[in-house]
Amino acid sequence: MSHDDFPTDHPAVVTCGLPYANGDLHVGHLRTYVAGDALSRGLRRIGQQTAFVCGSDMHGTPVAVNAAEDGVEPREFAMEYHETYAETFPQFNVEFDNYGHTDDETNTELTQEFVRSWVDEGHVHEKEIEVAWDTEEDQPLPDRFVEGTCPYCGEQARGDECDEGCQRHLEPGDIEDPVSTITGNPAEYRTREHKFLRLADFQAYLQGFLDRIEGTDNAKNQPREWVEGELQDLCITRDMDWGIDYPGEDGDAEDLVLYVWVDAPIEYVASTKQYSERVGAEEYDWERVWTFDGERRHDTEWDDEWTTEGGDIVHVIGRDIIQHHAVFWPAMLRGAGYNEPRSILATGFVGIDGKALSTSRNRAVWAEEYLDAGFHPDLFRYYIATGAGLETDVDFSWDRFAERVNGELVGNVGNFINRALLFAHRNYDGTPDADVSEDVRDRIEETLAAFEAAVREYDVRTLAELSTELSNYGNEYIQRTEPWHLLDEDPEEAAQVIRDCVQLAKAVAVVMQPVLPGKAERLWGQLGEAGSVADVSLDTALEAPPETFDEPDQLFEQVEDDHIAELNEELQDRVEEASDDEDDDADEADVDLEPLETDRISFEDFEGVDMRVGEIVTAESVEDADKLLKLEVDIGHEVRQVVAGLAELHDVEELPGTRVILLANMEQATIFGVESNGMVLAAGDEADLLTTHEDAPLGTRVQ
RNA sequence: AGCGGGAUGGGAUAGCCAGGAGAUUCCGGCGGGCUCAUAACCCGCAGAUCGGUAGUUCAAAUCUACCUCCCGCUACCA
Repeated sequence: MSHDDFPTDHPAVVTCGLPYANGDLHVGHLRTYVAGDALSRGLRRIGQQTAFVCGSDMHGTPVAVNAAEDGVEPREFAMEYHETYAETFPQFNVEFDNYGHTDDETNTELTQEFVRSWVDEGHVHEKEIEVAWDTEEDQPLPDRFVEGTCPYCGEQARGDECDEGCQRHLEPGDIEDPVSTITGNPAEYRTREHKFLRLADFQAYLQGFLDRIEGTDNAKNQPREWVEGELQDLCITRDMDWGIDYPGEDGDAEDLVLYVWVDAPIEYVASTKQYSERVGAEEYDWERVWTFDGERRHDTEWDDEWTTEGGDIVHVIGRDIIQHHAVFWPAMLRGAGYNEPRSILATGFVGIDGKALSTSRNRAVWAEEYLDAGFHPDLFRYYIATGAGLETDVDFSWDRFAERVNGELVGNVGNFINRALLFAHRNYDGTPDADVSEDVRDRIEETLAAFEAAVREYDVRTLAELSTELSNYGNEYIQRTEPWHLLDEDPEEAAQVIRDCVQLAKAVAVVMQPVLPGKAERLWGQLGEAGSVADVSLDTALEAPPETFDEPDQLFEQVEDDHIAELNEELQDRVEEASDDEDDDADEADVDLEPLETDRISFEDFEGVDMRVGEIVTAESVEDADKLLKLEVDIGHEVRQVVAGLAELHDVEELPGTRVILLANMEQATIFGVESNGMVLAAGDEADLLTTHEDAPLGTRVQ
């Protein structure tokens, strides 16, 4: 079963992953929000009724922990970031129809409705689990309040995930040797009753869901593995105050709040609902999107079948939260009788100099920083949208930013608009009286078709490039026809050419609008058009522009080299600092190092170890063994035959002549049928061979 | 180790899902043109065995298998 092409006869909603309220926004976040914003504008442009919603993610232990450190209430702490986000997004022309937060009333009510629904349908059960407890503070330690050892891989783990080792999601009670992050004391486990959502109930459903989901490959492929394996119960409650209360009755679980990943995605629904309530259900009805025309469906046959009675839900997220959106979230929706997502678009990460952003090391380009530099938001939008495909990881670079802005927006688009409109204004006071030529009309229609196709394929990159391509065509057209000559030679032809160019300019305004909304609006004004370009349909690109308009001013301004050099230098300094930090860390604690042996040995014991300087004379591989080499090592007195596990790491041809250290009185052994009389010393898994740096004669004892 | 993503002229990228002349756009190099325009614009040239090996096919950048190398997941986090 496949989805209808956009525009569909149901409303759509585009959501962006909720920003978590404990840090500033950077270019990595913005990539996701720009993509979501451009897509929602594109959908609207092709006639799809669309809401674009988001909100701040307020709950969870990191906020509680950070608030406690700052000595403020979690709500106050989170609200501050929430307000910053709400102000920052519009500055990048990211305009949500509704921007709420997870701690508001709508979300609280809706979340509790979801949970009650799961309980009613029998998807929730209670289990006693061991919960880490801080004895000094006499309080439970949920998620990030506890650190310890991962039970699966033995690496350091914190809270609900094994972040240093195997990346597994950890359930409460899994962590071994727990330590409280509040007091630093060892924590003890106590038995508590918690609520669990039985994800296994949805296994068949989720497999079907993954077959029909649209979106980026990473979002479609990565969850498959999780859903094909056994789905563990998801613990949906936590022992803490900050969060939405578990909707228990008669004292049931009354001191529990819901896990942050329960109420966070429900904010997508809540935010849509708020929008719907604000504009009225006539204008936009949230229930036609998230439910089945107002109905919650719990029928079980639904597992294999599927229905298009709901609206089209499009999630734009970062690729770190694919699991939550492609596995937990659809199960949550299904359990509550709600509609499912149509598509999940997971954006790649933004890095700097080939490395991931590091907010704590300040190796990042911040939203604030970009705005302070004084660039128009649309320039960033264009750069980040065209730099690479949606799911590819990219590097942010001021140089490339300048290249694209100057080369494509200024030189190509801006210059075409300017020369076309200036020529038109000077010679005709506006749009010349002539019909658009067939070629130009065809070219515009082609672009409009490509626009529709790009939106349907969620291809923001192509969407962004359409305006450049059309301007490029315009520049060639002007050059080819040379209207400045035609003015005298063939005035009628000149009017025709300029008429075409003005039409092209108008078409550029219409197609550039999703990615460059601010600039499109301004161009719209330059064309003498009334109203907003955001409100017109695609076909408007083919309608005649106003007869008169004023002299245009420059749509895009050149980014100055000096300015870029400055920004580069600033960024480079920070990158270097961040790298230094990392090197320090590596020196201090290389996680791969084996612990030092604490048992000391006596000097006599050491004297019993006879190590000699030797030189490899011959090396050949041992039959049937992948890793083993048979070596002959000259240690002065004699030539020893030794078997060593070097085959995978060293080239057999290059070993002869290499000076090594041989443990000469190693007990004799026969390995793969070959006698071994010693041991070649090497460091680590890479078998870094020990050698001498001066010319100690062969057979010299190492002491 | 595991998982995901990637490797395409000098640099950055598109094309791959739905195989059909080796290829898109931007920057850079070389040569020319134009002068309406933001030292912009237009035309032409040079430059790549599409990471490697094998396979499927009439046909492979594209599909399959294996391999090599890079990046992320290691603190917050899109």
